[in-house]
Amino acid sequence: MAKPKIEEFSANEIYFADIVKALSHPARVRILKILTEMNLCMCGEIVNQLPLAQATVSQHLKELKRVGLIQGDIDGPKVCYCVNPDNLFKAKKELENIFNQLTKKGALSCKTKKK
Amino acid sequence: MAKPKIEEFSANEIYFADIVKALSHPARVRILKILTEMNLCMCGEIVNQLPLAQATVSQHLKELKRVGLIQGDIDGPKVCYCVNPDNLFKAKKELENIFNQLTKKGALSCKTKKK
DNA sequence: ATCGTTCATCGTAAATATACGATAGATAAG
DNA sequence: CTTATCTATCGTATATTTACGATGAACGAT
Repeated sequence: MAKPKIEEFSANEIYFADIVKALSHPARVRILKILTEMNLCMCGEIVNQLPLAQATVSQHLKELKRVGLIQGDIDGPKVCYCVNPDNLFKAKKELENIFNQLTKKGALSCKTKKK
Repeated sequence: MAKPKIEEFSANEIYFADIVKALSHPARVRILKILTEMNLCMCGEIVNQLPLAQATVSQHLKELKRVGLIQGDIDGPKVCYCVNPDNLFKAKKELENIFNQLTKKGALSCKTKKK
Protein backbone atom coordinates (compact mmCIF):
# COMPACT_ATOMS: atom_id res chain seq x y z
CA MET A 1 0.00 0.00 0.00
CA ALA A 2 1.47 3.29 -1.04
CA LYS A 3 -1.19 5.13 0.86
CA PRO A 4 -0.26 6.27 4.36
CA LYS A 5 -2.55 4.96 7.07
CA ILE A 6 -4.03 8.41 7.24
CA GLU A 7 -7.04 7.30 9.20
CA GLU A 8 -4.69 6.86 12.16
CA PHE A 9 -3.60 10.48 12.20
CA SER A 10 -5.34 13.72 13.11
CA ALA A 11 -6.90 16.06 10.57
CA ASN A 12 -4.22 18.63 11.25
CA GLU A 13 -1.42 16.16 10.78
CA ILE A 14 -2.91 15.14 7.47
CA TYR A 15 -3.44 18.73 6.36
CA PHE A 16 0.15 19.55 7.15
CA ALA A 17 1.44 16.49 5.33
CA ASP A 18 -0.67 17.34 2.31
CA ILE A 19 0.61 20.89 2.04
CA VAL A 20 4.18 19.82 2.59
CA LYS A 21 3.92 17.10 -0.01
CA ALA A 22 2.84 19.72 -2.52
CA LEU A 23 6.09 21.54 -1.77
CA SER A 24 8.21 18.43 -2.09
CA HIS A 25 8.81 18.68 -5.81
CA PRO A 26 11.27 21.17 -7.30
CA ALA A 27 8.96 21.95 -10.20
CA ARG A 28 6.09 22.93 -7.92
CA VAL A 29 8.26 25.18 -5.80
CA ARG A 30 9.56 26.82 -8.92
CA ILE A 31 6.02 27.32 -10.18
CA LEU A 32 5.17 29.09 -6.95
CA LYS A 33 8.23 31.29 -7.32
CA ILE A 34 7.32 32.17 -10.88
CA LEU A 35 3.78 33.04 -9.90
CA THR A 36 5.01 35.19 -7.02
CA GLU A 37 7.49 37.08 -9.15
CA MET A 38 5.24 37.59 -12.12
CA ASN A 39 1.97 38.31 -10.39
CA LEU A 40 -0.54 36.67 -12.66
CA CYS A 41 0.84 34.26 -15.15
CA MET A 42 -0.49 32.26 -18.04
CA CYS A 43 0.04 28.53 -17.98
CA GLY A 44 2.04 28.76 -21.20
CA GLU A 45 4.59 31.06 -19.62
CA ILE A 46 5.16 28.58 -16.82
CA VAL A 47 5.64 25.77 -19.31
CA ASN A 48 8.26 27.84 -21.09
CA GLN A 49 10.22 28.32 -17.89
CA LEU A 50 10.24 24.67 -16.89
CA PRO A 51 11.98 21.66 -18.43
CA LEU A 52 8.75 19.72 -18.49
CA ALA A 53 6.03 18.95 -20.98
CA GLN A 54 2.82 20.92 -20.96
CA ALA A 55 0.81 17.98 -19.68
CA THR A 56 3.18 17.50 -16.78
CA VAL A 57 3.10 21.16 -15.80
CA SER A 58 -0.66 21.09 -15.95
CA GLN A 59 -0.63 18.17 -13.54
CA HIS A 60 1.61 20.04 -11.11
CA LEU A 61 -0.65 23.08 -11.33
CA LYS A 62 -3.62 20.88 -10.57
CA GLU A 63 -1.92 19.55 -7.45
CA LEU A 64 -1.02 23.04 -6.23
CA LYS A 65 -4.60 24.07 -6.86
CA ARG A 66 -5.92 21.04 -5.00
CA VAL A 67 -4.11 21.97 -1.79
CA GLY A 68 -5.14 25.59 -2.23
CA LEU A 69 -1.75 27.19 -2.73
CA ILE A 70 -2.71 28.65 -6.09
CA GLN A 71 -5.82 29.41 -8.05
CA GLY A 72 -6.52 29.63 -11.73
CA ASP A 73 -9.01 31.88 -13.48
CA ILE A 74 -10.20 31.31 -16.98
CA ASP A 75 -9.38 34.19 -19.27
CA GLY A 76 -10.59 33.38 -22.71
CA PRO A 77 -8.71 30.39 -24.06
CA LYS A 78 -5.93 30.99 -21.57
CA VAL A 79 -5.86 30.39 -17.83
CA CYS A 80 -4.49 32.97 -15.47
CA TYR A 81 -2.76 31.48 -12.45
CA CYS A 82 -1.76 33.18 -9.24
CA VAL A 83 -0.78 32.22 -5.72
CA ASN A 84 -3.35 32.21 -2.97
CA PRO A 85 -1.67 34.47 -0.41
CA ASP A 86 -3.97 33.48 2.45
CA ASN A 87 -3.37 29.79 2.14
CA LEU A 88 0.32 30.28 1.51
CA PHE A 89 0.54 32.29 4.71
CA LYS A 90 -1.43 29.66 6.55
CA ALA A 91 0.92 26.95 5.33
CA LYS A 92 3.90 29.04 6.37
CA LYS A 93 2.52 29.42 9.88
CA GLU A 94 1.77 25.73 10.09
CA LEU A 95 5.33 24.86 9.11
CA GLU A 96 6.69 27.36 11.61
CA ASN A 97 4.65 25.75 14.35
CA ILE A 98 5.99 22.33 13.57
CA PHE A 99 9.57 23.49 13.45
CA ASN A 100 9.23 25.50 16.62
CA GLN A 101 8.00 22.40 18.36
CA LEU A 102 10.90 20.44 16.98
CA THR A 103 13.65 22.89 17.75
CA LYS A 104 12.66 24.68 20.92
CA LYS A 105 13.50 22.07 23.53
CA GLY A 106 17.01 21.18 24.51
CA ALA A 107 16.87 18.25 22.13
CA LEU A 108 20.22 16.85 23.05
CA SER A 109 22.18 14.84 20.60
CA CYS A 110 22.97 11.25 21.32
CA LYS A 111 25.97 10.85 23.53
CA THR A 112 27.14 7.51 22.28
CA LYS A 113 28.20 8.18 18.72
CA LYS A 114 28.88 4.59 17.84
CA LYS A 115 27.15 4.47 14.50
CA MET B 1 8.64 7.85 -14.71
CA ALA B 2 7.94 8.46 -11.09
CA LYS B 3 11.29 10.07 -10.69
CA PRO B 4 11.34 13.84 -10.94
CA LYS B 5 13.64 15.17 -13.64
CA ILE B 6 16.02 16.18 -10.92
CA GLU B 7 18.89 16.70 -13.28
CA GLU B 8 17.07 19.78 -14.50
CA PHE B 9 17.00 21.46 -11.11
CA SER B 10 19.68 22.98 -8.91
CA ALA B 11 21.33 21.16 -6.03
CA ASN B 12 19.63 23.47 -3.59
CA GLU B 13 16.22 22.91 -5.09
CA ILE B 14 16.74 19.18 -4.83
CA TYR B 15 18.03 19.39 -1.27
CA PHE B 16 15.00 21.39 -0.26
CA ALA B 17 12.61 19.00 -1.96
CA ASP B 18 14.29 16.06 -0.28
CA ILE B 19 14.01 17.50 3.20
CA VAL B 20 10.44 18.55 2.63
CA LYS B 21 9.49 15.17 1.28
CA ALA B 22 10.79 13.61 4.48
CA LEU B 23 8.36 15.85 6.35
CA SER B 24 5.44 14.98 4.09
CA HIS B 25 4.30 11.92 6.02
CA PRO B 26 2.40 12.21 9.31
CA ALA B 27 4.28 9.29 10.84
CA ARG B 28 7.66 10.90 10.22
CA VAL B 29 6.59 14.21 11.68
CA ARG B 30 5.27 12.40 14.70
CA ILE B 31 8.53 10.52 15.07
CA LEU B 32 10.39 13.82 15.10
CA LYS B 33 8.03 15.16 17.74
CA ILE B 34 8.52 12.09 19.90
CA LEU B 35 12.27 12.35 19.61
CA THR B 36 12.20 16.01 20.50
CA GLU B 37 10.00 15.52 23.51
CA MET B 38 11.74 12.45 24.85
CA ASN B 39 15.33 13.37 24.15
CA LEU B 40 16.87 10.06 23.26
CA CYS B 41 14.45 7.32 22.44
CA MET B 42 14.65 3.66 21.66
CA CYS B 43 13.16 2.45 18.42
CA GLY B 44 10.78 0.23 20.36
CA GLU B 45 9.26 3.19 22.17
CA ILE B 46 8.55 4.88 18.87
CA VAL B 47 6.90 1.77 17.51
CA ASN B 48 4.67 1.66 20.60
CA GLN B 49 3.51 5.20 20.00
CA LEU B 50 2.67 4.74 16.34
CA PRO B 51 -0.09 2.74 14.66
CA LEU B 52 2.41 1.07 12.38
CA ALA B 53 4.34 -2.19 12.27
CA GLN B 54 7.93 -2.29 13.45
CA ALA B 55 9.24 -2.82 9.93
CA THR B 56 7.37 0.22 8.69
CA VAL B 57 8.63 2.43 11.49
CA SER B 58 12.15 1.25 10.83
CA GLN B 59 11.73 2.28 7.22
CA HIS B 60 10.55 5.76 8.22
CA LEU B 61 13.47 6.09 10.61
CA LYS B 62 15.82 5.15 7.81
CA GLU B 63 14.39 7.87 5.60
CA LEU B 64 14.73 10.49 8.33
CA LYS B 65 18.28 9.36 8.88
CA ARG B 66 19.00 9.52 5.16
CA VAL B 67 18.12 13.20 4.94
CA GLY B 68 20.00 13.89 8.15
CA LEU B 69 17.14 14.97 10.38
CA ILE B 70 17.87 12.27 12.94
CA GLN B 71 20.67 9.97 13.90
CA GLY B 72 20.76 6.59 15.56
CA ASP B 73 23.40 5.24 17.86
CA ILE B 74 23.73 1.58 18.67
CA ASP B 75 23.32 0.91 22.36
CA GLY B 76 23.60 -2.77 22.95
CA PRO B 77 20.84 -4.60 21.15
CA LYS B 78 18.82 -1.39 21.08
CA VAL B 79 19.26 1.69 18.95
CA CYS B 80 19.08 5.12 20.49
CA TYR B 81 17.59 7.71 18.17
CA CYS B 82 17.66 11.46 18.48
CA VAL B 83 17.10 14.48 16.29
CA ASN B 84 20.01 16.21 14.64
CA PRO B 85 19.50 19.78 15.85
CA ASP B 86 21.92 21.32 13.37
CA ASN B 87 20.28 19.82 10.32
CA LEU B 88 16.82 20.47 11.69
CA PHE B 89 17.72 24.10 12.14
CA LYS B 90 19.20 24.23 8.67
CA ALA B 91 16.02 22.79 7.23
CA LYS B 92 13.96 25.29 9.15
CA LYS B 93 15.98 28.18 7.73
CA GLU B 94 15.72 26.77 4.26
CA LEU B 95 11.96 26.57 4.53
CA GLU B 96 11.78 30.09 5.90
CA ASN B 97 13.76 31.34 2.94
CA ILE B 98 11.42 29.73 0.47
CA PHE B 99 8.33 31.03 2.18
CA ASN B 100 9.74 34.49 2.55
CA GLN B 101 10.37 34.53 -1.17
CA LEU B 102 6.85 33.35 -1.81
CA THR B 103 5.05 35.71 0.53
CA LYS B 104 7.04 38.92 0.54
CA LYS B 105 5.96 40.47 -2.74
CA GLY B 106 2.58 41.97 -3.30
CA ALA B 107 1.50 38.72 -4.89
CA LEU B 108 -1.89 39.96 -5.97
CA SER B 109 -4.75 37.58 -6.35
CA CYS B 110 -6.34 37.08 -9.69
CA LYS B 111 -8.90 39.70 -10.48
CA THR B 112 -11.13 37.65 -12.67
CA LYS B 113 -12.58 35.05 -10.34
CA LYS B 114 -14.37 33.07 -12.97
CA LYS B 115 -13.36 29.58 -11.93
C1' DA C 1 -18.62 27.92 -39.59
C1' DT C 2 -13.70 27.03 -39.57
C1' DC C 3 -9.13 27.46 -37.82
C1' DG C 4 -5.51 28.11 -34.58
C1' DT C 5 -4.30 28.68 -29.80
C1' DT C 6 -4.46 27.38 -25.08
C1' DC C 7 -4.95 24.28 -21.62
C1' DA C 8 -7.02 20.10 -19.18
C1' DT C 9 -7.69 15.39 -19.30
C1' DC C 10 -7.04 10.56 -20.81
C1' DG C 11 -4.26 6.68 -21.33
C1' DT C 12 -0.14 4.68 -20.31
C1' DA C 13 4.57 3.47 -18.67
C1' DA C 14 7.91 3.30 -15.24
C1' DA C 15 9.70 4.53 -10.74
C1' DT C 16 8.65 5.37 -5.84
C1' DA C 17 6.31 5.09 -1.63
C1' DT C 18 3.89 2.71 1.96
C1' DA C 19 3.05 -1.17 4.56
C1' DC C 20 3.74 -5.69 6.64
C1' DG C 21 5.27 -10.52 7.66
C1' DA C 22 9.26 -13.09 7.92
C1' DT C 23 13.89 -13.42 8.61
C1' DA C 24 18.59 -12.30 9.93
C1' DG C 25 22.09 -10.14 12.84
C1' DA C 26 23.74 -8.29 17.05
C1' DT C 27 23.93 -8.18 21.84
C1' DA C 28 22.79 -8.99 26.83
C1' DA C 29 21.54 -12.29 30.09
C1' DG C 30 21.55 -16.70 31.89
C1' DC D 1 26.63 -21.77 24.43
C1' DT D 2 21.81 -20.93 24.41
C1' DT D 3 18.08 -18.00 24.68
C1' DA D 4 15.52 -13.83 24.51
C1' DT D 5 15.25 -9.17 22.88
C1' DC D 6 15.73 -5.55 19.72
C1' DT D 7 16.10 -3.71 15.23
C1' DA D 8 17.38 -3.76 10.24
C1' DT D 9 16.62 -5.81 6.05
C1' DC D 10 14.39 -8.78 2.54
C1' DG D 11 10.61 -9.95 -0.17
C1' DT D 12 6.34 -8.70 -1.70
C1' DA D 13 1.83 -6.46 -2.67
C1' DT D 14 -0.48 -2.41 -3.79
C1' DA D 15 -1.13 2.57 -4.39
C1' DT D 16 0.69 6.74 -5.77
C1' DT D 17 3.74 9.80 -8.33
C1' DT D 18 5.94 11.55 -12.26
C1' DA D 19 6.13 12.10 -16.96
C1' DC D 20 4.64 12.42 -21.76
C1' DG D 21 2.02 11.95 -26.19
C1' DA D 22 -2.44 12.28 -27.89
C1' DT D 23 -6.84 13.92 -27.65
C1' DG D 24 -10.56 16.94 -26.47
C1' DA D 25 -12.84 21.18 -24.99
C1' DA D 26 -13.19 26.18 -24.94
C1' DC D 27 -12.48 30.37 -26.94
C1' DG D 28 -11.01 34.28 -30.11
C1' DA D 29 -10.28 35.49 -34.68
C1' DT D 30 -11.08 35.18 -39.41
